[in-house]
Amino acid sequence: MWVLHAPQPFQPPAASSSPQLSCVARSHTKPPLCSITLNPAIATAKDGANNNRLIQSLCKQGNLKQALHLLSREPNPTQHTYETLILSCIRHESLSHGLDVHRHLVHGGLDQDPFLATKLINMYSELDSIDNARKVFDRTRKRTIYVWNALFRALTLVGQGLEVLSLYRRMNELGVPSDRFTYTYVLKACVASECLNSLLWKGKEIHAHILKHGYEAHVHVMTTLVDMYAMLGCVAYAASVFDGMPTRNVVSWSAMIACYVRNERPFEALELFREMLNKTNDLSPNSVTMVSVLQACASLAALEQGKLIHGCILRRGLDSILPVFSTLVTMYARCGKLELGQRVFDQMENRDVVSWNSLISGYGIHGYGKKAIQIFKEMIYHGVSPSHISFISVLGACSHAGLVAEGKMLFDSMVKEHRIYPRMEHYACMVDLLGRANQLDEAAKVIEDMRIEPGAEVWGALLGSCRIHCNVELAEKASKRLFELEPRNAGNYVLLADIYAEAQMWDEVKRIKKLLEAPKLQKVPGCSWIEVRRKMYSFTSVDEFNVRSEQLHALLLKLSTEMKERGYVPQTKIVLYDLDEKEKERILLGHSEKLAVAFGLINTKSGETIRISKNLRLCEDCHSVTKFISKFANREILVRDLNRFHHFHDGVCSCGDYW
DNA sequence: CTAGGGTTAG
Repeated sequence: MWVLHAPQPFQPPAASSSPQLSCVARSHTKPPLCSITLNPAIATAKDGANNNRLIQSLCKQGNLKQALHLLSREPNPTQHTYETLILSCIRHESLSHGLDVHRHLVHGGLDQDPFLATKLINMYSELDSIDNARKVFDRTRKRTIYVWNALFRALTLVGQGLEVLSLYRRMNELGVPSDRFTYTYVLKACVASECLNSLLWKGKEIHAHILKHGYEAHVHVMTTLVDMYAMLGCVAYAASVFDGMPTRNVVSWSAMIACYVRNERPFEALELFREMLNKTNDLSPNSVTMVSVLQACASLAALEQGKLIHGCILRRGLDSILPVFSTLVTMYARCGKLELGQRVFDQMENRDVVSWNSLISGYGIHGYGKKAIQIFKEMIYHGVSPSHISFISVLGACSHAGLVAEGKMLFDSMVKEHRIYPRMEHYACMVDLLGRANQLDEAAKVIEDMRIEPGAEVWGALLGSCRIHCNVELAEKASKRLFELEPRNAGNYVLLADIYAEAQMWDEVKRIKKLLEAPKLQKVPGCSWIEVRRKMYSFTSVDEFNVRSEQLHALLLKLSTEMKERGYVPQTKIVLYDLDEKEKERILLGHSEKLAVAFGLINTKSGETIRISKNLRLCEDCHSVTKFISKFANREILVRDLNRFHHFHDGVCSCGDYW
């Protein structure tokens, strides 16, 4: 066995502004500490036991300052006294007093007590002072599992997963056995790390340790394992761990449901929820479960399902919980029922910034930019400070509505008025806003002037705008960077090919299509959903119609002929295959969205609104066809694409052909 | 003395 680097003697700093321990002030305001003049009777008390009791009771009363004063006169503070003091510092969020207590501990020689070292690490972790937590750990000679775990927890919380894993390795080499808590922390560390990928192998290794040490039936550990795989995108692994659990509780079920939602498999999320209700009698879903289930409904635009869940939430009395409320607002907005979202919002007794953000983004995706800005201002008026997500929401709303000047002003106000520094997403919003409005040079300038290294999001936004306005030159520049940053994202290649096709540069189209054949590319197939009588039906685009889609094809063909007589021109230029016009038209008719619309026309009553959601941006041909259909079939058609809602009515779309 | 799932955006 080898020894860790020798603990250095701890030197208590002399002045209160400590050079040894880094004292970083917390951003939020601390509760005021009482400063009552010390009662001389207490100050001179000689009885140690009495003093200890007094210090503890002063802490309980929240009089930390006086407690510390008394501590300096007490030669023999007990472990319990120190514990009380440390907890009190956490409660008051007072790092400077925490440092004082620490200094006293060192002075009295009690800092080597592993129990108190654990408490100190927790304290520094709570007070956002990870460096001090680490120093305590380094100087503690007798490291119980509690001491290790406390540091693991602290490091995981600040995202230093790699450090946790390297310490975990050392711990194993030293022969210190892990316990159930250790496993939960190190599993979390595989997710909470500076490096985003490649920790899966480490997680699997820990998984093996867990099985080897007989924790395969431990609910907490196994649930954490499910969650780790979920966070790393390994749905199959998560499911197999979940399936193998001998006992499960609400948390395990919720973790697995959340796993499906997070990894864009909402159907499976809803299915598992149903299974949970049917298979388990003794446990019932709670607010956390409901949030995930609502998210699944939202992502599918499954309005009827969502309403059922809403009823379920009301019956179970989970409706006063803020996150549930916010998710309900989002669910209704994303299912195309903005007015119901607004109604839920109006009923909320208290609202936090997340509730406001839900509503703002709701108006945004429906194209009501001005309204979104108005709600943003209302939020501030109500004393709620915007978060960085508020800005993503409101800037996105400006973008959908083409409110360039307003968006610029809001962007400027971020730093000036709210001290929120733009992140990648904000820059992407601005590039999108300007680019969509055909101010491509300005959009490119935003990228040039960025204070951080431009990532895929901003280049992607620029390329998307080049697609709309057919700017080959800028598109080539953007895609060059984009291909370096995300070489496996097929969507980017398709965008560029679209642009070349629009510009009739067929050789270039061919060249890009060659690149698209690379097997490693991640292609997202176009997919649309429609809910009919509480059942979801999904459609993927087809190049050839088969027996099942025959009826839909016939209807679409008939509609197409009628529409052509009234001025519809198929946008065959977006078909990237080298085929004749007739063939291209056939391919256009096979787009998943048209299939879903046709299915909706056949399977819903004549006055009923057709609601469709799809996973990609709506193509121009589908957009134009849906406009026609809304007029000639006299139907309201609501389509949610990747970015926003299109509300088709009487031949017009709410996006104003700006999307 | 410590532990597991969820809220808003794109």
